[in-house]
Formats: sequence, structure tokens, C-alpha cells
Amino acid sequence: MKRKITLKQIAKELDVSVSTVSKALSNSKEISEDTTQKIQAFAKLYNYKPNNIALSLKNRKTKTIGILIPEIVHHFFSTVIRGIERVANRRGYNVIVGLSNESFTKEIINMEMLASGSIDGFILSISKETLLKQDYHHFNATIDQGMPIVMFDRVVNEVDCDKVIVDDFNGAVKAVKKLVENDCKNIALITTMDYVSVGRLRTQGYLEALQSSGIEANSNLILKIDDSLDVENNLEVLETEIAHFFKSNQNIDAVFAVNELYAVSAMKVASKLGMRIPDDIQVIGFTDGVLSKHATPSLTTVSQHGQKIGEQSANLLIDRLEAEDVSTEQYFTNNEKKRDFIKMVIETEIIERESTK
Amino acid sequence: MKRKITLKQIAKELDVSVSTVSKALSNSKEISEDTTQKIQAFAKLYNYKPNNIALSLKNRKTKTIGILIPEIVHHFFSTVIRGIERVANRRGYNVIVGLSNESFTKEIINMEMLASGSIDGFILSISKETLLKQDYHHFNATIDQGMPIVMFDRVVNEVDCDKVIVDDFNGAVKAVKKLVENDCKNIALITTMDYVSVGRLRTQGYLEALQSSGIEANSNLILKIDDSLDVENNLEVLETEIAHFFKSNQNIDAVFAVNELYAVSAMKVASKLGMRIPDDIQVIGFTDGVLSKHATPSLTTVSQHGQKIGEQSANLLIDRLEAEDVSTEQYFTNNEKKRDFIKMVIETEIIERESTK
DNA sequence: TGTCAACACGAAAACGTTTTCGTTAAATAT
DNA sequence: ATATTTAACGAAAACGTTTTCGTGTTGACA
Repeated sequence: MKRKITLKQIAKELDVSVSTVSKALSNSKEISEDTTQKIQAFAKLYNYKPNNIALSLKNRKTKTIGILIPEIVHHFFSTVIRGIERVANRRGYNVIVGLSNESFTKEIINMEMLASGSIDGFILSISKETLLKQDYHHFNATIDQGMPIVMFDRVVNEVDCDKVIVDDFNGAVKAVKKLVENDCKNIALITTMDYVSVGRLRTQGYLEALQSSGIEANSNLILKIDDSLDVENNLEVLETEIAHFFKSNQNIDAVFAVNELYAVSAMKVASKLGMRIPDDIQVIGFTDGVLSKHATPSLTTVSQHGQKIGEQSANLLIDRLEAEDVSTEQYFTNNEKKRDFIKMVIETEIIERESTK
Repeated sequence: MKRKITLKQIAKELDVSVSTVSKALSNSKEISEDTTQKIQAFAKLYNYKPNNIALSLKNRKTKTIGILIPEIVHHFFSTVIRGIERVANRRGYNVIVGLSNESFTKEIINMEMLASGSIDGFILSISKETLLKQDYHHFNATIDQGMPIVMFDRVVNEVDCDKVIVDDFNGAVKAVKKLVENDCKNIALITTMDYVSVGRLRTQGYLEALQSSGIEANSNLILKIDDSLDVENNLEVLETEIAHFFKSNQNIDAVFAVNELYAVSAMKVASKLGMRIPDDIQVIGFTDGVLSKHATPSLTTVSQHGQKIGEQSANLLIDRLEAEDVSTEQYFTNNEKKRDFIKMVIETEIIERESTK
């Protein structure tokens, strides 16, 4: 077993100083051609790679970014990670992930753990519990310590930072308008409780689309699912609730659901109740995941472009990190203002499949 | 903006030495009660947290483990990550992820990037291209540099390290035997090309189960999908291939598929061809993901327990890392042998749903 | 009064880099 | 022959810790 070689060892072996080795490896012309050759050859032979930790300590930057998300076994979030990793890698950064598991406390612990030097900045999406508590001090605290944050999807006005969001409102509008165009008269909405902002925005989009189409909203056609109960593992509960909803509103001829699972469940229940899709009832869901693509019939969805969200988030963060470099450098000579915080909106797109006409 | 405070700053502010501060914060009894109190109060006030990077450099360990997987938008892999993150977090480790994207080169680049000090050990699953090339020198090289590796799922004999695998062979056997018990006479297999070991093992399990049940294997009933074509985005290709397969083998009364997608596609095609599930044809898939749960009808599957795989992998790795500590310490006084490499087999489980009787 | 522990603290090294600032010797200029 | 530049390299500081080893000041004790 040969441990990784260090500058010091090379220096000793070649009987030169550490500084000489360092300079030679960076092709400094302070060092003679001869010794440079010799040192580089030796380094290559022993496969020398500078120690990242030492570099991090010296440069006071780690070249890694921290991702903090509520859940990873989730198509949207993993797609975002993929996007982040792509540009992070391209731009020379590593990616370290923390999972809040939708818990306020775990979110804080994770942040503190990572903020103590391990990373240069955060990309995160707020946990449900934090949204409920409306306690955002930990975000502001880490920003205050000079660590930039980029929030995506689940964002919040109380924190001043770059944000990347999907256009939930207009996505919902588009979806519902498509149903209206398809001659649907009684469009139902299946949504979540209001505290998750994305759910609220999609609901508002639904209402807006109805209104601008001259259709009066009917609160009987809105089903709010309490997602404090873990529907993912309680499918029957969800399905019976939807079934009950359908039965007491026989006139429903379309469903817009704020996520994939609700939409697919609605289709399943509708089929069981003998309705044909899309002839008797059309369905559109938000979030374009595996379920939508492979359901029977396949589901028309509003795609959020998770990967793009990840890529933009990473670019925003890294841009800011590398802009900080020069601004710190020129802190006293150059009085340029810091870049203002950016709120980037990713447009949604409707992917038409078999569940609509 | 108040930057993070350091020992040196505390020392200066309180007019003591850095060593005193360090000792006081670790409750060393070398320091008097008074100064300890004073220092701890001050540290708490300014929310002092030791700098991880400095600690890593000093201790020559980073307390982070590197995950290197082919793909993250994938139910199985993200489940494994969740498992890893769980125990890593519990045991005080962070998790840094790299994505090989099934590419040999990206795998190597990622490994080298992480192996240069950023992590203490790897948990990884080999990329398809690497398996094809059968070139494993980068794994052996990093092991040789003293960095432990745990491989999961896609493992290989040529590398000596801890491994966590799912019992693909017996999982397949169980599945096929269940079909046999359910009175199926002509059980088809939908599988991949052979170079991914898990596909091969599942195929062998299929054959074994048939043989031990006294059924003669019929090569016409085996469909091999060329997964070099990206079926995920070419569903039609997959489906027409399966349709063709069904039409030329009208007697098929059951399908065992080596993954979820193939199984769900088979169900879809079967339905289109007018077969009823599970009455005319029963289906079992490998890998228990979202698709299986939410398909109509829902799919009976062989569950791989991805989270458990992740947890075990992390425990194996961390155990080894922390065992190394003492063995290094007592290197000369204690001649204990290193722990042998462990191959841990996670049993599969059949999750019965609507696609079987 | 002189000796010796005990106590409380500081100096310095070490982890592996990079970079600034010498320093020496040779080469060139005066 | 002397002064000055240039080439080639080394010493040391710095990043933020922890830890080992001093060191000075007490108080007790003979």
C-alpha cells in the first residue's frame, strides 16, 4: 500500500525545498528548466495530486457546494440534483448532499454541519415543517455568515437570496385552459393543504384560469388532501377519498391535480368507477415523472424541467461565489455594488399524452 | 455580515493564547475554572464552531464518504443513497455524491477528484461501460492508496473490497417458482444483455427455477432487450418488441421481467392485446419502485430493499474506517490481522400485488 | 529559607499547500 | 575591478486546529 505522496516527500527525495517543488509543478519560470523537468517527471511517476483539504484551508474555499433537500427518493428532487451535479462538475465543483427528511430540526443540524467550513454555498429547498413553522432564522444566519444560498422550488420571501422557481401559477393556468379548450365544463382540482407555497400557487392558477374563461369556480369541485398523512404508504386512503369525491360530484369531466400521484390515483379511481379516459374524463397532473410516462393511459402533465432548475441554481451559486472572489480582492479600491438577488423563473411545458383529448 | 470566528480571534479578544482557548473549549482540566467559563461563554456568544477543513487537515480524515453511482434519477439508486445518508448522518459523516452517468471516463475522473483528500472512503456501483470494458484498475489503484471501497449491487470479483449485493439469483428463483405454483406453464423472461451481472444472475435464477420445477426452458420464451438503445426515451420500440414477442408466442401465460420497466411495459402490451391480468397472464418484475406500486394493475415484484443496502454499505465502510484508526495506532505493538473483506447478501422479498393470482 | 509539586498557561510543531520575500551566485554593465 | 542586474532557489508565513512540551508562579513542606 503506497499512501498518497506529498510535496514534502518529493522535496526530500529530490533534495530540493518544498517551495521549489510547488513552483516547478505550477510551471513557474522561477525554476530552471532542468529541475522543473526532473520534478514533474518524479511527480508524474508517483502520481502526485495536490491534497484538496490543504488547498481548501489555504484558499478558504472548498470548491464544493451543499445541497439540502427534503427527500431524495423523489423524481423531481433527484432530477434537480442531476442538473446541479452536471454544471458543478463542469465548473470544477463537488456536490455534498444533506437530507432534511421534511424535518425542521434535521434541516438545521445539516446546515450547521455543512456550514462549518465544508462547503462554499448552499442550494436548498425548504422542508415542509420549516414552512409550517415559518421559522427561517437558520437561513438568514448562514447568509449572514457570508455563505450564499440559492433556493429552488420551495422558496420564501422572508429570506434574501437567489431563487429559482418554476412558474407554478402559469403552469396551472395553462393546464386548466387546455382542459377548457377541450370542452370540459366541470373541472375538478385535487390539491394539498395550503402551506406549501407551490400547492397554493397551483391552486391560484386553477382559479385564475377558470375565471378568465368565464367559468365560475365551485368549491365542491376542489378536493384538498391532508398530506400530513403519508399517502405514499396509504394509497387506499387517498383512493377512497377520491372515489368519494367523484361519487358526490358526478358531473366532473376533467381533473387537474397538483402532483403526479394524485393525478394517477384519480385515473385509477375513475377507471374503477367505469369512466373512460379521456372520453368521459380528462386528467392533467403537475410534475412530469416516471409515473406519468408509464401509467395506463399515460398522463398529460405540466413538466417542471427539474434538471434545468438544478443547472440554473448551480450556475447562479457558482457565479456568485466566483464574483465574490474579485469583489473581496478589490474591496477597497473598487466600490462596485454587489449583484442584486435574482429570482429566476423556469417556464413550464405541457407534455400531452393519452389522458387528454 | 459577521464572518465565522476562529480560535485565534477568541484568543486575541480574551487576551489568552490559542492553546488555552482550544483546551478550555474541550473542557481540559489544565485550564482554570474561571477562564474556562469565560472562554466558553464568549465562544457560545459568537457561535463558535470549529472549522471542519482545519480539523480534516489535522486529523487526516474528512468524516465524509463518497458515493459514486451511475445515475441518480433512478428509484433504486436514490433509495440506496437515502440509506447511506441515514447511517452516515447518525455516525457523524457527510456524504458527497458523484455521478458516472454510466461512463467509464467520468467514473475515473470523479474518483480521482474525490480521492485527493476530499473523502475517507467510497461506496460505489460500477458503471455499465466499465463493466463492458472490464477495466478495474482505478478501483484497485485507490484501494492501494489506502482508501477503502464498498461496492454494492453491481460488483465484480476482480476487486478486493467489501461488497453488498442483493440476492439476484434467489430473488429470480423465488419469483419464477411463485409463478409455477400459480399454475403457469409457459413462463417468459424479459431480460437485458448479459454484461451487467445482475441481469445475468436473474436470468440464471429463472433457468434454475424452471429446471428444479421440471419445466424445460424454451429459448423462444426469452426476450433479450438491447439496452444500449435508450428505452426509457424510446418506449415504443420496447413495446413493439414485446408485442411482437407475445404474438409469436401465444401460449405465454406468465412473464418474469428483470426490471420494473420491462414488467410494466409487458403488462401494458398484454392489455392492449386483449389479455387480462392476472387471469390470462401473470407478471412479476424485479425492483420494487414507484411504477410497480402505482401501475394498473399494480405489479407483483421482487423487492431489493435498496435502503437496507445503503445502510449496510455505510456501516461496513465506517466500521472499516474506524477500525483502521486503532490498527494504525497500535501498528507496531499489536499485530492483529486486518478484517477480511465481507460480502454481504441482502435477501429479496416478494411483494404481492394485483398482477399475480 | 530553600525545595518540590501542583497549577495555569503559552510556545511551537504538525497537517499540506501557495506565495512573498529574501539570499546567493553568476552574469552583465560601468 | 567594482557595481548592478538576473537567475535559481530556500525560508517562512499563512490557512485553523490539536497536542506535546515547556515555563513561570504559587503554595506547602522540611
